[in-house]
Amino acid sequence: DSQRDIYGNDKMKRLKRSWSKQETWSIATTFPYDDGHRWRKYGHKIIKNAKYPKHYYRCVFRDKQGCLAKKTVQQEDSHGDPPRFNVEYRAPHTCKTINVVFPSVMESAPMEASGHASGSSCSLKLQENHISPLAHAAIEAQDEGLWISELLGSDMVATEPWDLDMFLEDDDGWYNVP
DNA sequence: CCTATTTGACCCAC
DNA sequence: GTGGGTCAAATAGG
Repeated sequence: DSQRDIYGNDKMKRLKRSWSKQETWSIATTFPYDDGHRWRKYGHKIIKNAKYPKHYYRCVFRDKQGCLAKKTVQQEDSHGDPPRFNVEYRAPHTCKTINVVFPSVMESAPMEASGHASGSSCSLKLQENHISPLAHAAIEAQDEGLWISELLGSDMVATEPWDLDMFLEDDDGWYNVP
């Protein structure tokens, strides 16, 4: 009974709710780039009719700040020499780490993955993706005539002020702006 | 030791 | 029942 608390809860239904189109967006990369957020993997799944499994990530600060941002990464079936990854984001970050750590995109680019093909088209594509997920969401939202608070539509955004001391207590200072 | 990932079980919608 | 998304115990790594 007490253990069923986890699954019987309606909290689960909130997580399982279908996301509207405006809350999700997807991009394609030639390799899993660093978008400047801290992600924690929580699962992977073999997708039907797909050659490669789908990996599920969530924001590290879900417990501490209630940041509901998630992303999934899946390598596309049609891979030549440069393998393509489809990255799908859900819900912009509400944690305080937005735009703090800037993405060093090419830093961890494995040469072995793409062999010779880590050339101009690769970096060009990645520069497109240099934009942060939140900014990307905001742009799409403005296109629709909405704003982030309307996207989430709840009190999530209204209760933004997080306690900075609490935040620094757990993470010894990767929160630093140059 | 503590934190992050792996991994099978589990849940829900169809 | 199947397929896709999530949880949490075990495991790996600093």
